[in-house]
Amino acid sequence: MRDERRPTLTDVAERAGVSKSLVSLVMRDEPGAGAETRRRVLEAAGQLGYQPDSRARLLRSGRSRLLGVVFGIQHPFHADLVTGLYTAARETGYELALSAVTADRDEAEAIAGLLQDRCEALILLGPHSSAASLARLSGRMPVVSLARPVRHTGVDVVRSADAEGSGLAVDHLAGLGHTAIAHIDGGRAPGAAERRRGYRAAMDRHGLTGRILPGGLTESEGAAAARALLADPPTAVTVFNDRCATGVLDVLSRNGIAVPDELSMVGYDDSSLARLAHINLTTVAQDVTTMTRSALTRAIARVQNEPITRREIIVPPHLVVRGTTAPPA
Amino acid sequence: MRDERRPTLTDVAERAGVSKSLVSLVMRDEPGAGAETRRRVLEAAGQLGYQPDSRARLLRSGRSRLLGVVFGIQHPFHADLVTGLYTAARETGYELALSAVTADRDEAEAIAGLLQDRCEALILLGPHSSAASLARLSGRMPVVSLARPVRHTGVDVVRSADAEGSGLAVDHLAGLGHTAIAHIDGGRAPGAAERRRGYRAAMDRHGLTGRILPGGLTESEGAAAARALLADPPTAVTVFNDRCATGVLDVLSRNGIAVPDELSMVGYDDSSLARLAHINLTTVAQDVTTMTRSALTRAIARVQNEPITRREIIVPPHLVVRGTTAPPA
DNA sequence: CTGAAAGCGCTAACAA
DNA sequence: TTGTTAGCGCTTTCAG
Repeated sequence: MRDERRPTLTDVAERAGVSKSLVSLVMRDEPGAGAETRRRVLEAAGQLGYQPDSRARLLRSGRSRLLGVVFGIQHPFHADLVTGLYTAARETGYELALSAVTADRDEAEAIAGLLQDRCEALILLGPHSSAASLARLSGRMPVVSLARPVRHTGVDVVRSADAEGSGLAVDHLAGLGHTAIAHIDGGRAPGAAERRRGYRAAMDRHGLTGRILPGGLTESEGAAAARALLADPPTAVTVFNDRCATGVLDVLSRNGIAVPDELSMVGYDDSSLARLAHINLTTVAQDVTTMTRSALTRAIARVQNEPITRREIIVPPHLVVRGTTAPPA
Repeated sequence: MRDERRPTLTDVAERAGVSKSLVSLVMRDEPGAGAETRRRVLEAAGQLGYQPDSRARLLRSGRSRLLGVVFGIQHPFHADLVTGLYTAARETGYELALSAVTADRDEAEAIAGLLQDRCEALILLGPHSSAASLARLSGRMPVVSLARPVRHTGVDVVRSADAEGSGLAVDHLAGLGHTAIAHIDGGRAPGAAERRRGYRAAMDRHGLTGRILPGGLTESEGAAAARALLADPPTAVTVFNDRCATGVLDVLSRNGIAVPDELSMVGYDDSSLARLAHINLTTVAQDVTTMTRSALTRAIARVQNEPITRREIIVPPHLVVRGTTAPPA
């Protein structure tokens, strides 16, 4: 039963008693077919369970209408971004082709897979490739870097105003009365430099002395930083991202340091992690909806050769106050 | 510069001074071309930066050599499975097409996308669709359910021996001297029923009285269960999965209950979460490598119409002892 | 070992 | 409004 050939456009045409072109038009919802014909075609297609073959369709039309997305399968924030991209892709006429970076599959490999699928543009989530190789890639097709700045005029960038985001966190804590505010940074991770810079600037603005501890983007790096913090704890800390903050939280609670009573903490990303009731992390939210919509719009604009003015789209973040911040004791 | 047409097989043939068929053979590493010809073709292809168009190739050959994978983008364990699948797919001659289930994109939609791509088989990670709709699907193409049992003869299943896995956890705890061992379950999640059954059986075997608390597969469900536990804590607990266990851990440490000194805990999955230094969770490891390799092998076997004896492949789990279990105080 | 020719399923010109 | 025709880039017979 499984080996019956799939119905083709020709089958539908025969059954409906019309030509292939008519069927083609109807299936694509293009004008140029009479109401009665349209009905007959759809009926025939329905009876046969016809589904157009995208490969043939795209081969003929010379385009794939496919947007490649490279993401890190272990990154919770990338999960949020992919979710947003799928939503944004609805009704655009473009499909997403996902390609994951895993422990065993690097970015180059993930990109290579998409190239073979003839994607028309690439959206890379927090890409790690060098600016040079991204530049080379952008010579072949439009490339949008999402959530990581890239210093090359050929590559579009959509990202949060990370410096500003860090500033929001510091402002919030300073507003609560904190003066000893540390920052656990993200090392060389995408966005980390910006967030560090924003932290420093905001501390200066408030006339406070900053203190930056090396962190990273994973829980264990956060835990390590937290242990370093225990010797001489500040009253508040801003952390590179939520995942790292989770590690910090864990070490603090194991060492009997109450959050927020003894120590306030602000994360970054507003990932699903932060929203969990038992974590309930005050955090800087990247506007995922706007970011993903912008990335998609930009990719499509490039594909369609529309004129573009600003290469970088910078989306303002906002603070989400939850349960991990309070005035100092 | 971006608008140069991509080189085609014909371009390569012209440049190498041979016919299209030869180029085709050489590109596919098929026998039937002389060494010198082969060299010339590869040289020409290299110079032009030629990459075969998979659409055209597959259109012509009538097959897509594509295996569809449906996964939940918010599930850490699915991330591990996808990682394994990519690795297993190496050298098989098949490619993976990823389709994610998100908050805004359900399983049916994810599957529909893959159908249009003409995947030859589907691998569904912990699918939520009804047995009936999976059965219908399996009438069209081979379907492998990974990490969830499906009661239908048309659907292949690859999963852990979950009952046995729960047993391992209980045996370990009982071996340490625990007698008050509770289980926080996974409700209706894939595998939960099996794990519950295994827990009960093992408790019986040890002559112990069981206690099952409703949990779930997320951190917050774990946290809720943990709060229920606080009133009358056992000395040990086995938890449906690592993610849920993380939530439990968090509530315990916030309430000053030391793990493992006052309470031992065993998770399930050995997800990357469990391996984090600050969590360091004793857990039941599903053999991801074997599971993903089996799922892939099975899917390919079905595609190639090989005879198959056992519809279900059940992979034994094993215990990974880390830092959250110790003898009772 | 090599080449010529047919055609996968579809879309886009064009003609009717 | 409808049908006809010619390929998209590739693989696959089948001759040479």
